[in-house]
Amino acid sequence: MKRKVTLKQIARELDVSISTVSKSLRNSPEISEDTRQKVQAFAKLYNYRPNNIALSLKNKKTKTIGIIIPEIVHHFFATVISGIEQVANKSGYNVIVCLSNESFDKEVINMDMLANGSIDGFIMSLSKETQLKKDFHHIEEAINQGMPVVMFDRVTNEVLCDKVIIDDQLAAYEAVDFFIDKGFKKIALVTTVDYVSVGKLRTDGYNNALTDHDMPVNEDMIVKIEDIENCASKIEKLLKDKKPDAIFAVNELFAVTTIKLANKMGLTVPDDLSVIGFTDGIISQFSTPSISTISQNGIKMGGRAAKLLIERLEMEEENEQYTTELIETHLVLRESTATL
Amino acid sequence: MKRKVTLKQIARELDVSISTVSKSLRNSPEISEDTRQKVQAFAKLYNYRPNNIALSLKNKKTKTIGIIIPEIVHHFFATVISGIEQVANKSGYNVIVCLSNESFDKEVINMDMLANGSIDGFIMSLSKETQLKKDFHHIEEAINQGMPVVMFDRVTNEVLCDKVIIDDQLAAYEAVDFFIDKGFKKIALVTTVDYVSVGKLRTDGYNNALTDHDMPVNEDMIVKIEDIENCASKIEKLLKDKKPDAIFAVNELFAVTTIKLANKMGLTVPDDLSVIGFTDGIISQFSTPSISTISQNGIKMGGRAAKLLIERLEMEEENEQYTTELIETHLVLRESTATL
DNA sequence: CCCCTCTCCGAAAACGTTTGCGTGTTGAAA
DNA sequence: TTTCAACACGCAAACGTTTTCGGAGAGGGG
Repeated sequence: MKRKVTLKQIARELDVSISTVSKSLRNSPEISEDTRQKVQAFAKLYNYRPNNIALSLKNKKTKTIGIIIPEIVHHFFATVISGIEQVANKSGYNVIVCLSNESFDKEVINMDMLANGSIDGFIMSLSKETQLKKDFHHIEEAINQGMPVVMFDRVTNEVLCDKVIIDDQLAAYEAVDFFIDKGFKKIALVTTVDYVSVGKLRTDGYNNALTDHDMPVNEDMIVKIEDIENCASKIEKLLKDKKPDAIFAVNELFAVTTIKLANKMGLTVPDDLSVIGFTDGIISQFSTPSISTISQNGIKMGGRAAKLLIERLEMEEENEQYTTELIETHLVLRESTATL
Repeated sequence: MKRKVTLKQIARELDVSISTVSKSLRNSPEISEDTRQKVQAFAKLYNYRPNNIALSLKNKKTKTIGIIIPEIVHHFFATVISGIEQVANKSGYNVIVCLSNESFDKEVINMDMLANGSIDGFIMSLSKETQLKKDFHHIEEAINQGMPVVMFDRVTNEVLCDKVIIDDQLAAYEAVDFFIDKGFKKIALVTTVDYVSVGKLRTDGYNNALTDHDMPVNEDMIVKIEDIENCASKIEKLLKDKKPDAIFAVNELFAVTTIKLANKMGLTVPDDLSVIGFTDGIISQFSTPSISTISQNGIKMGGRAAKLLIERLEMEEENEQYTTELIETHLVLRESTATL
């Protein structure tokens, strides 16, 4: 086993100083052609690579981005990571991924671990618990110490930083507007509890669309789900009691669950019930019927977030101006909506 | 913006030496109670945290694990990462994720980037291209330089290192055996091209199961898919020409695609055709009908891989003995298989 | 012969830690 | 009063880089 070779070893071997070796490898004109060749040949032979950690320490830059997300087994978050990784890699950055598992404490711990020099900046999406507690001191702290943060998807207004989001409210509005336009009358909503920021916004969009078209907003047509495991009864109740002809669900899982329950009750989608979901993931594409959905491009979202972060990292002077980028969404029509 | 505080700054502020500060914070008995208290109070006030990079350089340990996988948007890989992250975190390790996108070159580049001090060891799954080229020099090199590697799922016999896999062949065998046991006669296989190691093994399992039960292995009953985008015609041809009553697909995507195509041809699953897939992911769970599948627990797989790696990292003496762990699989029966 | 200018290279600091060892001060024992 | 241990602290090296500065030696012009 040949251990990694260092400048010092090369220097000793070739009987020159460390600085000479370093300069030779970086093609400094200070060094004679002769020495340079010799050093470079030797370095190549022994496959010398500068030690990243030493460079990080010296340059006070790690060329690494920390990502903190609630879950990685969600297709959407996976696509975001993929997007981040793509543009980060192009600029020579690596990504280090931490999962909060929707827990506030783990989010704090993870940020603490990474904030002490391991990374140059954060890209993150808030955990549910953090959104519930509205405690963002760990994020403020990071920013205060000069570590840039870019938030995406699940963001908060209480922290000043770059953000990448979709217009959740508008997207939901458009979905409901589509239903109304097609003549659906009893449009129900399956959404999250209100403290989940994106859920709340999508709920608002639903409400606004109805209101704008002078349709009543009936709380009985709205199901707010806290826990996906135990939501069946609520949704079944909605389907039985209210007999909606259209349902807007604020995520894939709610959409597919609703469809499965409807099937079990003898309803067929889309004949008896049309469904539009949110997030164009695996489920929407491959379930039967395939599900109409609001597509939010995670790759693009991650890419933009990475771009924002890297730009800020490589800026000369500090910029107190923060931007919020909107990623466009669009309605993808599939089999779960009746054409009427 | 208050920058991160260092030992040096505390030392200057308190008019003591750096070593005194360091020792105070680590509760060295060398330091008087008085000074210790003073330093610790000050450190707490200014929220001192040791710089990870400096520690890494000094200790020659980064407490970071590098993960290299072909894709992150595959549910299976996402679960593996999740599993790795869980046990890594428990031992104080972080994970840094790189995607090869099934490209040999990117796999090499990523390993190169990380191997120069950024991480303590690798956990990886081979890219398709790497498996095709059978070029593993980059992995050998890492191992030779004393950087432990643990491979999972897509592994190769040509590299000596710890591995975590499932018994692909046995699992496939059991699926086909199940079909045979239930009385199916025309059992087809939808698989990958042979250079994908797991695909090959599962194909072998299919063949063996048939042979062991004295059933003919008919090449016409086997479809090998190179590219998921353009596989429709092949599968349709199989369904039309051979009219199989059961199909074993070596992954989720093949299974769901087959079912969709069957539906389009007027066949209903499971009445006309039973299907068993591989990998218990989102698709299998949520598609309609839900798909019977061989479940391979990605969380557990990642956890074991992390455990193996960390154990090796924290071993005193080097151990040339490598282990290959088998993760058990089991057949999950759902709606896509007829009970007969 | 002297001085100046190149050319080429090495010493050292810096990044932030930890730690073995040396040293000065105190107090007590002899 | 001398001696010695114990205590409390600082120095410096080490991890692997990069880079500034200074210096030695050679060569040329006056």
